[in-house]
Amino acid sequence: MSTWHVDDAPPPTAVSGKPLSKKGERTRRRLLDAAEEIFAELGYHDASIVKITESAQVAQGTFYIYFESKQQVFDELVDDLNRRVRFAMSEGSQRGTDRAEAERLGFAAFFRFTAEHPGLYRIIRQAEFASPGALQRHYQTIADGYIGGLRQAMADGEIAEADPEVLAFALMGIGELIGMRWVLWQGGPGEVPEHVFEEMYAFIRRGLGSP
Amino acid sequence: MSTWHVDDAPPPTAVSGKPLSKKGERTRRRLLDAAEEIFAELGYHDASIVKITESAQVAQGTFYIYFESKQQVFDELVDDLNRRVRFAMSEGSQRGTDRAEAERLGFAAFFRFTAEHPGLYRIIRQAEFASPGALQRHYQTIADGYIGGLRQAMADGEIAEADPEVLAFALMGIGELIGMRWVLWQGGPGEVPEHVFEEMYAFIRRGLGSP
Amino acid sequence: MSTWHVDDAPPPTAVSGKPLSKKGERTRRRLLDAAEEIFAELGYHDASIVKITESAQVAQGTFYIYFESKQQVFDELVDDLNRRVRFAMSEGSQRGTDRAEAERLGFAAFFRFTAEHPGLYRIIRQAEFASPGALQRHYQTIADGYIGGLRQAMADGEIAEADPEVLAFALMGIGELIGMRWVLWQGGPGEVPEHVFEEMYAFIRRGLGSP
Amino acid sequence: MSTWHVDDAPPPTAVSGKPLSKKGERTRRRLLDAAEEIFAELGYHDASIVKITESAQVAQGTFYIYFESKQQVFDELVDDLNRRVRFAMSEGSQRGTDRAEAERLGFAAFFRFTAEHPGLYRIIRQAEFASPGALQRHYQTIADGYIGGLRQAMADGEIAEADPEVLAFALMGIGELIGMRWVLWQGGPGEVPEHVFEEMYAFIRRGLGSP
DNA sequence: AATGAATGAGAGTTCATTCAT
DNA sequence: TATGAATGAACTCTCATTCAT
Repeated sequence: MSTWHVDDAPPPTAVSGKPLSKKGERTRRRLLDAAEEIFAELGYHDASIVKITESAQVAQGTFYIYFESKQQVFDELVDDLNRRVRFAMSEGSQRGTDRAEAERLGFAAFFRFTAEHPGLYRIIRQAEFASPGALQRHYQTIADGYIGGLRQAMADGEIAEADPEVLAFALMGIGELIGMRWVLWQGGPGEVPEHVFEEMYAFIRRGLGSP
Repeated sequence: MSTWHVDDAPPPTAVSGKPLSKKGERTRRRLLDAAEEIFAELGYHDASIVKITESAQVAQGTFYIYFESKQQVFDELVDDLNRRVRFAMSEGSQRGTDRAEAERLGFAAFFRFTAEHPGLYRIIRQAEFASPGALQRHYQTIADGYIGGLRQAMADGEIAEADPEVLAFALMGIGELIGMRWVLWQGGPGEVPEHVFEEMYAFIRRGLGSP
Repeated sequence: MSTWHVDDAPPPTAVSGKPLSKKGERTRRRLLDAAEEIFAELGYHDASIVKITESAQVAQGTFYIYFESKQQVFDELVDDLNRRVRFAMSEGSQRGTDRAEAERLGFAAFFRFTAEHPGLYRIIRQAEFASPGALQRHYQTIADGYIGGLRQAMADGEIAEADPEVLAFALMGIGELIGMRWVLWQGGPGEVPEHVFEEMYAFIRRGLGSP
Repeated sequence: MSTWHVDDAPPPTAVSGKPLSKKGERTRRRLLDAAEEIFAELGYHDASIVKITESAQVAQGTFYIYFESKQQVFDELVDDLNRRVRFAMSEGSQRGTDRAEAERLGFAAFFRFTAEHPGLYRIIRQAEFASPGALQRHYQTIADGYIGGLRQAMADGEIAEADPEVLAFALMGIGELIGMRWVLWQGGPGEVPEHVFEEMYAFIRRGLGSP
């Protein structure tokens, strides 16, 4: 479909602003991973610093060497996840030899990502209350990626003319609920079943007016 | 599209199980309305019993005469809301003279409902963590409504053959994200703009393979 | 010396703003007394809510029904104490039959008060950091009481002409350090020894230029 | 008035007891200066080791090479300050050609010192809780300086007979509150206004019974 | 001599829930 | 039926101090 531009994450530092030693980097990483897991499992509010630090096997105070607050780790995780989703889709769609295949692979990458990281998906969905504005930012940046590709495809006559933003949000919505129904509700990691993907994809192709 | 079957809500009782007096019914209603407002505004966790009872102008203890716990009011609200959404869509689609119009009106009703009760929409989206299982139940009951109608339409040759569950979830996803983008993010109640609705609807019609 | 105007304290309420029941009033009183004792003994920072509530024999949470924060109880105590000091001095000086005697009795009242409530004295002295501005307010209101009396006395030719504010602060300083040396450092409640009071008083009388 | 005896400070060592290298001495000095500044600005409790070491531009651990604890630096600072106040007053009063002038200059020196180091003054006033006993020691050593001079003056018939300790504490109290009112409350360094000094000084002279 | 990552106890505060009245 | 005072566990966050490097 399109090549998303995915900028690099800023290098991690301590709260004090100092750069991190190898050891510090490892500890920060452990905390971030633990936070991801706990947030995904319990949700923002039921996740507690105690649980996160216990899971990371460090003392409570250690958390605050690397993160300003619970809120801030959450925001960082959402940003991170946003980058990873877009990167996955970008990577996926670049493998296609023509636009149709690229589009298909981009979608498949999105589902594979959701399937591999169901927790991240759960994190995003709670962002609305946990971090005002984060959710909107997340969807909008992904939409922007789609919009570029859709505009191209229209210009090239590959799909019918339409408001690309409406299409982009429609596509994301489809992906979101199909992912929720056939990945998350299955419990544990898994894949969207082949036939579900094909049916959904056919629906989208027809909807977009592809020949 | 289809006529959703919407069963009645069970009659309200006190926690003790006793039926309610007129006065008790009124108090319970006030609490439920207050809870809806506070949950929608602040989210499950930041909504507190104090805030709810203050808004309802009763004492804290009164809350526990009518509801078992914070959790339970929330669940009741989600159920309630689910019934109201389905009722609105059912009502809407019954007004149509043919299936195509019914379908269109059902969709419009959904958006009108979202636009008129943006807070409810926010309640649903947080249900995932606040009340495990509630979200799944919510989507599934709505999907079931769609599925019946879609099956009919396929049998009648009005739309292309496809797995109706996949289609149902795709349709809900589209509605959800379009509603979020063009109603919720606009702040305050409002309507999905005419042209957005038309573009989206055209996409869906094509996708479904309607002639 | 002069009659201080001492306004009444506002009636105590819960944090919510609601008036207190008899029981609530009692609990609030117990907490306030406990806070006074703990602050006096340990200082603002080493006093903790746990210690205060333990001393008052209530649960930690109960504290926050009656007080907004640790800071706020402290401020209330300082205000309270300020009122009580001024009231004691006002009462004392009103007993005198002529100005000289009134002045003497006012001073004596101040020392008696300090002697009876050594803890309060310790509370005031730490207010500088615990509650910015509180200390200044405290001294200034007491100074204002002195200033009125001194002005009268100058007009009546009973003491030499001088800047009454300078005199007021000088008098307070004398009272403060004499009180500290001969009451607080003695440990436990007690009285400024007779001869110390007389020597100090003679010094002040000469300083003021009383005949 | 009198010549205070001001003994030298003990030479600084590391916590381990070892004497310091030139570099070590410099680091220790930097920490001590930073501590003085931070304690003065924030008070004992809000001053943290992190802030002190940041201000001194050394690592946190470095602090504990030179000082046993937060408490101990504070004590050292109070001692230090005590020595400096007494030295300033001693220096000042030695410049006078007769006792009256010496006394006057000693006082003036005290105010100048306060005016130039308002922060130190703030440090002393919080010593009561931060370091039990330190405050008493501070006042007593200054009082001792006064007492010697006052005794002399009485013997020489220059001032009226009285308990010199009472007079000493009265004088310190006057200095303290005048300094607080006209230096500290003005914010930033400054001087006691000329006329305030004169009025206060006249009060003291009369009080002491100087001819 | 100096570093700075790590600790862990303890701080103030919130809030769902209970219960005597 | 309604009250609201009381509870206490759990929360996020701070900071003096230690110690391996």
